[in-house]
Amino acid sequence: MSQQNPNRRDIGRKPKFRRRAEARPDDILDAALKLFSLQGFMPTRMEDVAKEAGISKGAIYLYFPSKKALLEGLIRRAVVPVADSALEMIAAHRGDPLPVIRKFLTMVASAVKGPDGFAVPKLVIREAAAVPEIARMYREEVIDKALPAIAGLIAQGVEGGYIRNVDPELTVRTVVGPLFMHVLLDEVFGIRPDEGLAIDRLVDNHLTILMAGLAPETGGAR
Amino acid sequence: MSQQNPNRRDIGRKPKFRRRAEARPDDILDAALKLFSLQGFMPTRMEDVAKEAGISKGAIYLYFPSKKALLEGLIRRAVVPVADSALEMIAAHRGDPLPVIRKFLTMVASAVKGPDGFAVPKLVIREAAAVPEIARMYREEVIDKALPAIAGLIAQGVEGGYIRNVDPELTVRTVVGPLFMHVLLDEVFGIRPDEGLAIDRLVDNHLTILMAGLAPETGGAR
Amino acid sequence: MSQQNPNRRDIGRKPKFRRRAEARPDDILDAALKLFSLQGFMPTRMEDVAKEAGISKGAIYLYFPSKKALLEGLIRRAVVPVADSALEMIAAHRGDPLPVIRKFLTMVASAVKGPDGFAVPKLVIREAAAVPEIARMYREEVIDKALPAIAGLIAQGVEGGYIRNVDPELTVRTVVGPLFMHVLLDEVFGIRPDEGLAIDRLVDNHLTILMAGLAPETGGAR
Amino acid sequence: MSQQNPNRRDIGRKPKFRRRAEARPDDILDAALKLFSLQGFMPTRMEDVAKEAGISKGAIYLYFPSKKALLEGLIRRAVVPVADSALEMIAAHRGDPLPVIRKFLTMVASAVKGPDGFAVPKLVIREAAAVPEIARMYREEVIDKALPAIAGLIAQGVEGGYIRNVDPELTVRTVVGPLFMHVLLDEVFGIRPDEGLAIDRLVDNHLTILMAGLAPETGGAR
DNA sequence: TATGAATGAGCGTTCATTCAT
DNA sequence: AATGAATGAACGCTCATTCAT
Repeated sequence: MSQQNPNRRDIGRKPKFRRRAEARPDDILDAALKLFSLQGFMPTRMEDVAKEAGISKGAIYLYFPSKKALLEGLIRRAVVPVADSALEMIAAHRGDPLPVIRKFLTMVASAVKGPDGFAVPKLVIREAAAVPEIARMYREEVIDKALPAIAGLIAQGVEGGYIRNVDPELTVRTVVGPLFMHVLLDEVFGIRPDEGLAIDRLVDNHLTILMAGLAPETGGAR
Repeated sequence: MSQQNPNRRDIGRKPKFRRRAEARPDDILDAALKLFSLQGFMPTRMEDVAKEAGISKGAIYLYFPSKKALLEGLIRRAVVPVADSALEMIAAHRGDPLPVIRKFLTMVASAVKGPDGFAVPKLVIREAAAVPEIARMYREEVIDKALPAIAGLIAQGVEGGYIRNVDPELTVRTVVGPLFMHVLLDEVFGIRPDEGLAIDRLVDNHLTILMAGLAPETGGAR
Repeated sequence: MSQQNPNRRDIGRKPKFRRRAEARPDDILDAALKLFSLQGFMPTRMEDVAKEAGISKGAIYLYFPSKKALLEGLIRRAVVPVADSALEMIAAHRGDPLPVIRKFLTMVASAVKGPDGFAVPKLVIREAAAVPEIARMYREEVIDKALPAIAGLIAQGVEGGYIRNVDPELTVRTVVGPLFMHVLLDEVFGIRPDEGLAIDRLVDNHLTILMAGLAPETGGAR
Repeated sequence: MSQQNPNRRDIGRKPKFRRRAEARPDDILDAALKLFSLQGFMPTRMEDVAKEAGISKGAIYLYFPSKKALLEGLIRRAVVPVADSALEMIAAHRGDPLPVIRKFLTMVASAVKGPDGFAVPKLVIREAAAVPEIARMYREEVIDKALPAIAGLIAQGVEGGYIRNVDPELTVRTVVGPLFMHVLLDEVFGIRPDEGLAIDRLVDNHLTILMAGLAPETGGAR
């Protein structure tokens, strides 16, 4: 999570010095990400990707056996570090989970804000429904790890009296859903608040409600 | 070589298989919905739709001028009743909006529970990138009506002191996002709670948190 | 029914039949000219052209963006040399125009005599109604250059006293029409003089009448 | 030929008084002529013809077995009376043929001027190249009768010393070609003199040249 | 007779993938 | 390793023709 490569570009590349600068697969993925994000998966032609990557159509097939493999590679590349870093934090936690939830949502929000920092998840939101393999892969690599982690956190909080008596598995949807919907409205329908995407404000607003909503019923927490 | 291919159309006619005019546009839309939901818009061939509807390829074009029009017809059919009924309720309201929000979410939940209740929205999300008109249409017909209505409701509630001081436009995401995410997790990623889809329980759980979260500040939350 | 038709593209690839890049655009145009002349534009399938050219359907689109572009390419190829060479001769002229007219008709006649000499013009007439761009293109590139040139020549001759007082614009039809009709009768209706096409004799006979008909009035004709 | 119906509409119809006014085939041909003339044969759909004729698509097939038969019917209807009347005049002639030629061209010109009077020949000019049957039929019914008749006239004139020593069969092209080209330029390419179609002036101008050109070489004719 | 809903072969074009160089 | 010309299956849409009514 710390030294594990600040830019994700060089993951899984063996340093064999052949002719060129040696980052072909990643250049291709960069090009694919840009175009898939811009125009969607299906309308993007392999030739477009090749041109964007500055290589020939055929060269792509030296690294990726099919167009779908490109999308899968994209997700694999982006998904591994993200999931791990976030989940470590959650798994290590003890005590009142509300601050962690706050931290988690803030962390995700700041990831979303960065340029292309959230491009792949946004792509998944758009394309998962159309490309089942994507859905499966994203589910296995991200969702099946993240959701139970947060649910466990909430369950802990309920048991410890930090959180009102709610169903942890369902509450996860209340925790994450608003942020998810915010991004989806923007990505799919181009709908964003009047002042801009404003992810920070969205998270703030959501946290205000969430914290109050999750707080134990009686008086103050604990 | 001289008289080659004079009229490819006149050869080998097999006796046609005729049927009466009961394949109404609705039957075609049913077939289209089934296949689009199952395999997606682009991979579904017009001939598939025709076969599913029990008619010939050309017959579809008697009722719909293009494949895209089929998708649009699907949305229009699903969209009109939903939007109207829900929005009337909201528009007519005065006073504490929390009960209305509860009612709205319950209403949406029960609509989603029905067979194919979420098929069209999912289709819209799936295909929005590939067929932008679809996204625009759904946005104009549904989202641009529903979101402002709920936001207005919340704004009223804030002014009337029924609701904590929140940003109405952003709060809409907190209200609707969880339900939406619940359904999408199920439909796209195949993820549902251990006990089944349980939309009612999801709504209950969400409402518990939401009502507490939106209630005016009595003491100090957090 | 569940996994129906996931990817129709990946099944049953037979080893392709490859060929080197000698199928230049000209080969394609040759094939197209042959088939268009034989069967007409509309009844000729792109696949027919491809087969005739010894390449695949898709390869044609490497060189021509559409079927119409094929027809346009055909015309452009045939038209450029003809127009230029003939018109230069006319434009440079001063003095008695009758020898030039004689030369012009002889030149056109010899061009028409060659193999496929009239194929493109006939094609243009044939398809003008169905593909209006063709008519416009031929008009702009050939007719609108040639007719005014000859008309100007005649006008000059009238002014210089070399030619009887006739309307130049209409006289062009008398000059060119007979040759044109001769070829069209042959090509379209299969009608030719008993002794064969005999273009040279046609031109001779026509010139005899034309020269006498255009000569300035000495006594009283009629 | 006399009492046999002055307007060509009812040819070949048996007077069985069924439901309607009884001129269906001719109404259909009228509609077809209008549309074929306007947009060409191929782009005109059978349904267009039906609508124009005020009947249903299927009804056309009660009278004409195919689209091509429509075109053939059109030509057959128009061709028979025209050819006969013009050729009678020519066949009956003795003596100087130049006045007859003048009369013939004038007659054709006036036919061309009339509204739709020349629609079918114009259609043939456009479509003969694309629909071989049309070419054949028109050749047999019109051209093979007209050309030899005029050629015979010219041959007579040459023998009688009224006309310069020319090849009659080739001279026919000089006689008719200009008028033909005038119409073709207009029909196919939309090219007409600045003052309008001006057929009369075209014929006048052409006749001026033709008469002088055909006159015996020595002094004035006769 | 007449209708017009229905048919279905047909075709232009696209593009993921292959492979000779 | 790299190219890009070539392939060919696929699919949306048209329209002449048919036939149940």
